[in-house]
Parts: sequence; structure tokens; C-alpha cells
Amino acid sequence: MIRPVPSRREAIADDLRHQISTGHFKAGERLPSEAQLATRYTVSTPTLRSALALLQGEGLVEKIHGSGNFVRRPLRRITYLGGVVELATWITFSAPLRVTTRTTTIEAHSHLATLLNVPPRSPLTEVLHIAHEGKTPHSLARIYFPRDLAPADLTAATPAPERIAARLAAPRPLLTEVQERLSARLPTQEEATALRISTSLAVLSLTRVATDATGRVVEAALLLLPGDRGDALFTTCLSPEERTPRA
Amino acid sequence: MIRPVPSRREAIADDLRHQISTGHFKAGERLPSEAQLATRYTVSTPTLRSALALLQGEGLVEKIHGSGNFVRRPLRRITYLGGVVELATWITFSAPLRVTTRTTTIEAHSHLATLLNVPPRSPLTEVLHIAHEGKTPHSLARIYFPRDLAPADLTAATPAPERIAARLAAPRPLLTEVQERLSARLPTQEEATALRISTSLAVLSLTRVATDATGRVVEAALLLLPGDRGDALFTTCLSPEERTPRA
DNA sequence: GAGTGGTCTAGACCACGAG
DNA sequence: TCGTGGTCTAGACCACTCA
Repeated sequence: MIRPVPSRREAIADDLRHQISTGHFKAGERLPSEAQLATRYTVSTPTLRSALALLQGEGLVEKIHGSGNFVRRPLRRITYLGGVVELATWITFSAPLRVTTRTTTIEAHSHLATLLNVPPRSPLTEVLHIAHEGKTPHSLARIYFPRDLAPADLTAATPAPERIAARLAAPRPLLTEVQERLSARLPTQEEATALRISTSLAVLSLTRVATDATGRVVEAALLLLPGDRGDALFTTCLSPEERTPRA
Repeated sequence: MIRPVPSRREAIADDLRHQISTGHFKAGERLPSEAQLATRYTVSTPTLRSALALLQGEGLVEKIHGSGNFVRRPLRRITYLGGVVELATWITFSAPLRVTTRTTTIEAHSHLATLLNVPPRSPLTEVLHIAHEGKTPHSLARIYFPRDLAPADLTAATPAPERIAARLAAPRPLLTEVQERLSARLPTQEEATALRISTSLAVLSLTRVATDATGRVVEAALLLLPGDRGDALFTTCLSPEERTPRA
């Protein structure tokens, strides 16, 4: 067994966690300034800040430079349903949330070219998709199509967001295989900013590649969910014939 | 666009990253002591340590208290294959690695009782499963069965690890549904110690629940993969009739 | 015991945000 | 402008590892 050495930062983090969970500090509220908290706990500011850093990593506290530390509102957890062929799930699922969508045309750089199996610098249509709950960003999706395969109304200049969503949700006939790869990592600075999370809060990264009957990659999507409020669920059912024991 | 403010810790981290990737510091090697590095970069030790913390979070550096900072060996990436009914995949997949297995009987506490849908304090068989590559732990799995469903030779006192692995890999006849839930988070102190990773390196957490034809939960597994060397892959193929466009 | 990392202090100065 | 957090310093002292 490991002996848990109670460091000051752990003790302070525990105390703040407790005060948050008991409602002494309420959701959305600003905590006392770091200087005040440091005085209250009789520690130096770096020590106090390291305690707050722990809470940030858990998604309990959000720091806003120049304004203060805020108790993060507990948001509805979102579950990405995997193993479904249309992106419909994702989109309709995000429906109750406010969604910001943006479409642009870019050139495939190396990573995307590999993913979509197209030559480097091929034209791609990118759809950027941010779901919000209230003012808080909730998830981030980047969806790429080879330019010639993108639905025509997506490539028009600034199509209405509702049209984009409807388009993505529509079933596409030719898909035969969908691969979804998931990994856990810390967000980049850009991702953290877009999602308004700390760079020390783990995110679930999902890369979805859909292939048509000819083996061509028709669409690739990069989804990003903050680890404290999103997960992915895959359900596999066995048909009766598969259920037969093999041994 | 966000203006990237080049802080000293970022600059130092970038430089060390570069030196590692160019082989100036080789895998497994010890870095100069923090005091030496601080002198070389003319920063204070806390600043230098915060730079090293970034590299730890990326899995590039491993700190060993009292010995030094070491360049982590790049390990083979492991991919968990989802959507498969037997745990066989996981086990056989780990086969080329050295596997440490341990079996114990425990009582279901609240979280496990919910997961397995059994009364609290029910007896459970726990299989702890750590895959190693060389001396480095690679992944962690905890598998739970209701005691009465556990294969008999698992409940024997200290069965041979090979027997356990063989048992888990054997197809179990009655499974009808498998649910796999994935999330990203930072490891607990215990998990980080077991996997020899930093608590700031994200892990992919996979909870797998298998149900038999009667709806009873037959087995639950908690898998943990360090984010820098493990991911999960789910492949969905459409049968021809499903492929028919619906609209 | 010598050398390493772990934690912490008590400040300084800079950058951001809101009024 | 003022209060906030962001970064950094130059130490001190403790805990761990290894010879």
C-alpha cells in the first residue's frame, strides 16, 4: 500500500472540494481571490495555486485570467453512441444543445491526407461543429470530406447552420464501414481555449473514418469531448448464430 | 488566432523535446539533474521543474524520486479492439507481453455492485491483470465476476497465471450483449503508480459489461491504458440490407 | 552520506479584465 | 486604474535512492 503523504496542496484541494460539494461555494460562483485564499490557509500563493490546479484538472474549477476562479457548473454528461453509421446520432444528440457550425475549404495536410487516403494538398471541406450548453462549450467536432464528395450545399459560401446539420444527419447511402478510434490525451492550447477547459483536463479524442463500397474514404470526423463530461458507449449484440459456443 | 506567449517553461520544454527527438538524449537515459538543467537554462528550479512537468504529461519523461529524470522508452502502441464478445482479444493481444495476473475474492462495494447489478457486499472474484513490456507496465485490467459464475479454477487459491489467461480467453457460451463505455481522465495516484506514469498523463478508461441471455451481468472489466501508448478501435460493418438508403 | 527530486516560502513583476 | 491571475526567482528544508 502506498502511504498517502498529505501535502498542503492536497489538504487545501480536499477542503475546497468539500466546500464545493457541500454547496458552501455554489456553482458558477467566484472563489475568493488567490491572495485571500492563501492567507486563509496560511500558505504562499504558489502553493495555493497548485491546489487550485488540481481542481482545474478535475474540472471543478475554471480560472479566468483577470477575473478569478469560478466553480464550474455541473453540466449534463454527454454520451457519444458508437457503432452507428450516420453521424446522425451525434448531431441529433447535440440537438437540445446550442450548436455553432462553420464550413470552410482547406487543403489536406499530412495527417488529414493519410486519414482520408487522398493526395496531400487535396481540397477538403471542413465542418467545424461546437455544441454549447448555455454559454459553456460542450464538445468539439471537425468533419472532413473530400471536396468532390461534399454535399453541394455545404460548399456554398456560409450556408445556414441548420442546413449543415440537416445535411450531416441525412443518411448517406454508400457507407459500408465505419472505424472509430478513441484515445485519451490532454488538449492542445487551442482545443482547451475552444472548450473553455484547463489544459490539464483530459479529453476523449475520437477519430471516425467512414468508407464506401469501393473502399474510398468518404468522411473523417475528429470529435473531442472533455473527459469530465463526455464518454463514448459501444453496444455489441450477438445474433443467435454467433452465440453458439465454439468450443 | 491565439497568440502563443513563449513562456520560459515552454521554451525549455520545447528545447528538451527537441533534444530527445534528435537523440541527443537517448531513450532510457538519465537527464542532467534538475539543478544542472536549471543552471544551464539560467532559470530557477521551480521553473525548470514546471518544464519537466509538461514533458511528463506527454509521457516523454519519467521522474524517479531520488534518482533523476529519465527519457521514457518509446513503447509499442497497443490497440484495444472493441466490439468483440470474448475478452480473448485483450488477452491474446497481450500475449507477446509479459503478463502479471492475480486473483482474489472481494465484496462488491457500491460502484461495482451497480455495475454488476448485484446486491452490495456480494462476493466477487477479481482478476487483476497487468501487461508489461520489458520492465515497463503497459496496461491495467481489473475483471470482476459474480462469485458463483467465476470459472472454478479461478477461485482456487493462487492458480497459475497461464491458467487464468487461458480461462479468460475461452469463449463463454451465454453472452448476448457487451457494452463498452470509454472515458478519458487523469489516473488516480494508485493507478499512476501501478502503470509507472505521471498523474498528469491522461488515461483511457474502458468499462466493459457483458450480459447473458437472461439479462444477468456475467462479467465486468475495467481496463486502463496510458493515453500515450494505448487506444481503442471499433469497426462497424454494414450488412447489405442495412446499407439501403432510408430516405 | 552524497546526490537526487519534492515541497514550500515570500516575495517581485507582468498581463488581463472590468469599470 | 485597480484587482485579478500568470510567471518567475532564489533560496530553504525534507524525503528518497544508491553506493
